[in-house]
Parts: sequence; structure tokens; C-alpha cells
Amino acid sequence: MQNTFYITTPIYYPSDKLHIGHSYTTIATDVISRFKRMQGFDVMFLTGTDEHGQKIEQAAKNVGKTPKAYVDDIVEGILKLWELMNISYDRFIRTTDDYHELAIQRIFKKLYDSGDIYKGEYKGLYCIPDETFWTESQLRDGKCPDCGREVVEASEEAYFFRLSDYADRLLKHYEDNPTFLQPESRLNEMKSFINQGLEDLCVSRTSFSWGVPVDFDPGHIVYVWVDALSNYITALGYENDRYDDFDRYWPADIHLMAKEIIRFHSVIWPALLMAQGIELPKQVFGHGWLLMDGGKMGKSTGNVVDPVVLCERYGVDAVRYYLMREIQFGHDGNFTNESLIGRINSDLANDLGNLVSRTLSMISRYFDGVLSGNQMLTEADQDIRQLAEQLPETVVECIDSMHLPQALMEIFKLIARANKYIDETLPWKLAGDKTNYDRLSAVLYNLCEAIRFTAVLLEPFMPTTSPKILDALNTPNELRSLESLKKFGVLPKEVKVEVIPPLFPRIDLDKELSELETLMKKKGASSAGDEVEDTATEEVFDEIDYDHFMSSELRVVKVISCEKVEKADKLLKFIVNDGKRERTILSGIALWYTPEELVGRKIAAVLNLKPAKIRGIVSEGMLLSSEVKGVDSEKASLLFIDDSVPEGSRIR
RNA sequence: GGCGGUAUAGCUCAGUUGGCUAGAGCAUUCGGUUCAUACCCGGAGUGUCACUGGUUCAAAUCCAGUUACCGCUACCA
Repeated sequence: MQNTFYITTPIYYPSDKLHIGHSYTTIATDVISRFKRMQGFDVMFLTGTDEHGQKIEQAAKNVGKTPKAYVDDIVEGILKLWELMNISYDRFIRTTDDYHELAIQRIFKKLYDSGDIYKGEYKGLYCIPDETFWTESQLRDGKCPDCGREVVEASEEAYFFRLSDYADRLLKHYEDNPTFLQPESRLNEMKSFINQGLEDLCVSRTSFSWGVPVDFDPGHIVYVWVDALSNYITALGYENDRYDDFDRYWPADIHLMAKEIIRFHSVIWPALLMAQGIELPKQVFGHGWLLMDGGKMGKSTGNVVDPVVLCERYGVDAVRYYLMREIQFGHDGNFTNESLIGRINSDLANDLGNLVSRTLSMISRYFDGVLSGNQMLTEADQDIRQLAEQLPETVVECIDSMHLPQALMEIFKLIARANKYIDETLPWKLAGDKTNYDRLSAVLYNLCEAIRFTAVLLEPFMPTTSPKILDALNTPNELRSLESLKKFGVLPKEVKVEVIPPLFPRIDLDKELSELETLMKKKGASSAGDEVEDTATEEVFDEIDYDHFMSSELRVVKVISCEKVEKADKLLKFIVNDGKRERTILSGIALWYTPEELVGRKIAAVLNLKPAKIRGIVSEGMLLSSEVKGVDSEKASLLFIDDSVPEGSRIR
């Protein structure tokens, strides 16, 4: 039986256009898929979209569309993007597909029947206008982190998954399967997360309706965990009739994703599978982030690189090559225009493109486009032959161990060797004397073979360029396979070539950079506009009456002493004078203030807040500060009061 | 605070179970070549392998400690 290989990307959330980071994950998955197919595996490459949830519901409402119409539009764009980027997925799942929704209902019911999902009460702090529950730790200054409004204690019926039951089994699975989670350094994070104690997971919501309904309990919607994660099995026909290859492909060989979602895939997902008695995926691989000038890629920071623009300017394969070559797989990497253009120029234009170009040109010039004569091999050809013949195995090893950049480096060694071979053999000198033509023909033939080897091995990375090269050499189909690289010298001797335009034109770095800059500025301006339209929720304040406001004791306090709280990064402990007595107040601002600079200062504070124990210390009030939102962070800025104001003064 | 990761040439990184004068690519510089997209080939460099100690015949590689940065996590009344 043919070996199968099942690989997945996460299903992306279509609340906005995808950026280059999504492309990175998907391209990597595509490269591996293509390579596995070339190796003869029966590959299933799954990608898709996670289309339910409150955010989508809200975003659709904001633009006056139904959620379905809204996601349809965005998914259309995603499909186009994958087409543009030459993504060879075998199956595309949308969580709004009817077969998936049906399967989710069945899975949910099954887990309910087995007792793994139970109905309980969700207690939490509820933001009424946002219709969202928050945990205490999610709150910001005791208020809703989304809108900043007050939250109230509330509870509602909800379904829970007994995640807590699976802690031991998960830990054992990590123990028994050391390669389950990659890179390994993430394993400790998962272990300590689990050891801290897993809480049962709330797997239903009643606060929105855009999702899969719990069929036996109207009003409840299956939440993202069960809905989205299960795509990896519903797409194979698990609990549905649309597909029928669950037995064939499951368990997945690799779930590939960016590192921020590995927890869901290495804790929640395995537990859900265990609960259903399903085998676990063989590997969860979390790659690093694409950083822009050191900052995380994301639309909130405005540094979104549009993959479409890049492909239009440089070609899909250049972008694919750059991403796969420049960033150490598993590590974070910097995306810069300089390094992109540098890679295109030095690797693709100078080395690969130029090698093809000079070879084709010589065959055309000296042999009128068709090699002929009794090709004479010599000792000088041995080195390049050997390098070529051992290359496929080396590349396979690299891909199997997920060393994608290394695979490309190995392939480019052959390209460099071929360029060197030209210098060693001096074809233009041979061409000066007709008696050398048998040798000249052999030299050019060897170059064609070397080029064929590289082109075949590059196909997974550069699926557009590779056929162009092979076509230029009139390579028969059967000589485009990994199998055909067993032996150097199988290309028919009378190679007929087509001279083709440069594969990767050189780019003028300075000129291009300035053009890009103006382009990005324009883009940045317009996308910032989109975002306002997209996500801005109008600020609605709940009105309170005067007495309500006056019930807060806002007072000026003077800092008597201030020190860091042991074993806490953010906490400062203050002794303040409120005009009548000294009291202790804790505040989580140690990241932005040193204790020394605060002693003696006067600050606005709330005095009649219910005292609370934090880190074993009772805090009797709260220092007021304003939130200052930075590019990728947030800092607190204390509300200092002028020194001339006596402590204890009422603020109103 | 707890757990973990990283620290190697100007830049991006390799350095497998400790073993010869520490590597690659890019950038720099000198030389060669002209088939080719002013490209390619060869030579030349530059490094207290973060710091301090230790183990060893031998350490970038192992151990302890220190510093810096990053990640997860706790603390933000």
C-alpha cells in the first residue's frame, strides 16, 4: 500500500485579508506536500477557514452584510491568494460547510453522551454591552479589556469539556512521544501550563448565534475549540458522509502552524481526540514569526506586508524562495525589503538565473540550439556528477527533518558548482577550435544535467520556475521526477534548448527600495482607513448619575514609601498618606516606574475600593493611571497631582 | 518570581556524541574571465565562539555562576 502523508495548516480566521505570515505557513506546508508527492507519498494537504464566532458576526454587522455573505467574500480572496501563490492544497474546508457543521453536532453530542462534555454554570465577569464574559485576569483595571466599561458578575448555563481529566494522559503522551511537539523547547511551556492545573474548558456560548447550534439545547452555540479544531478530522469524513478517507489519512503526520497557537493544538486538541478514542496526530510543529523591523507582524501595528503586492513585483517563486530560504524554520525571522531583494539578486538572478541563461545561450550559439557530436567525458566531470547524484538524498533528509532553508542551501551548492564548472572547462575557448566540439558538447550536456537536477529538486519550492527551466531543456516528463535523479546523464544526449528570457531579472536595490517606500506609504494610509471602518466599535458609555459618581472616594494621596513586591514583576507596594492616616496600596506599574522616583509624589487614588489581598498583602485602594497604548504594548501612566495640593483633598 | 530558550566574523546563521590553525552565504577588498542578467571563478582578511570559574590530554561544544535579550506563566483592585 502506498504510504500516506497528511499535513495541515491551521484554518484561518477570515475577519480580514490574510498577510504574509499566513502565506508563510501555507507555503511551507505546500513545499513539504509537493516534496512528499514527489517522493511518492499519497498526500493529503488540508487548509481552510474558521468562519464562526462573534468577531465575524460583528464585523459583518458593521459593514451591513450577513455573516455568511461576509465570509464568502473574504474566502474568495483567500482562494485567489492561494491560487496566486501556487498552493497545491488537496482539500479546503470551511467551518460553514454543511458536512462540517453536521459532524460538529454529532461530535458534540457524542462527547456529551460520554460525559466528557457536561452542562454547568459559567460564572464570570460579564460586560453587558459586549455580551462577553471575562476572567479576572483578563480584566484591565477591573474593566472590560475590549471596551473599558464596567463588568458585572453574572452566570449562564454553558457546556464544559472535562479538560482537567486529561492532564496526566497528556503529560504521558509527551513523555512517550518526544517528537510530538516541535520545536522541543515549547514542550516545557506546555508541561508547566498543564502542571499549573488545567481547568475544564467552556465549549459553548449563548452570547452570539453565528456558529454551529448545539442541536439538543437551543440557544447554545458550539464554541471555537470543538468547532475549529475538529476540522482536521471532519475534512476526512469523520462523522459525515461528504468524505470517506479518515481511515486512510488519520492520524495526521504534521499539523503545521505559527507558534502562538501550539497550545491549542498540543493540549486541547489531543484531549478532544482522547475523549473520542481517536489516535493523536504524530506531530504538532510551531514555526516562528515573521518580524518586521523586530516587531511582530500584524495589522494592528500597520506593518502588514501584502503578499499580492510582493508577488506582482517579484513573482511568486521569488517570494516563496525568500521565505523558505531566509527564515530559519522554527525560529523567528526578520522580513526586510533589503534582504528580499538581496536574495533575489544574489541567489536567484546571479546564481540560478544566470547559470541557466549562460548555458542556454552557449548551446544556442555553438550548436544552434541542439547538442550534437560524440560527447567526450573526462575526469574533470566527476566532481559535479557526484555532487549531483548525492544531492537528492541530502535534500530528502533536510525536508524530512523540517530543515527547509538547509534543503535550499544544498541545492544551491550544485548551482554554484555548475558555475564553477563553466570556469574550469572554459567552453568559449573550446568553441574556438572545431576539433574540441566533442568535448564542448559534453561540457554543455553536463551543465544541462546539473540544471535538470536542480530544477527538479526546486519544484516544491518554485513550482512556476522549475517547469520553465525544464521546458527550456525540453525535458521529457519522466525525467522530471525525483526517481529520475538516481543517475546523472540520463537526459537524451541531443539536448534541444529554447532560449528564454531571464528567469529573475536583477533588481536595482536603491531604486526599488525607494519605490517600495512610497508604495507602502500609500498602502499604509489606505489600509489604516479600512481598519477604522472594519473594527471600530463606536464608544458607547453607560450613563451614571451624579450620586453614583460621588460614591467613589477619589482623593489625593502622598507616597510615603514605595518598594517592589517580591516575586512579582509588575507590582509595587505603596505606603501613602491619605490626609488622615497611612494606608497600603498595591499597583501593577513596576514595569514603568521605579520606586525611588515615586516617593513624595502626589497621586490620584480611589480610597473606598473594597480591600483585596494580592500576593499576601492587603491593598486598600487603587492608584489611578491612564492607559497609554503603544505600537505593540501598553503602558500605564500615573495621574500625578500638583505638589501644592494637600493630601486628602477630594477629587471631583 | 517560576520554567524554558538564545548569545559564534559588519549582517543572517551552521557547528552533530567535547578532538587538528572555528565554518557558510551576503557585504568588503584584490586578482582572473567574458559564455552570461556588470554576471561568474579564485584569493584575502577580520572573531577574547556574551562574561567568570571548573572538569578534561583536549571545550564554542560538558558543569556551576553572572549579564543581556526573547518566549510561556504568576502578580496589575
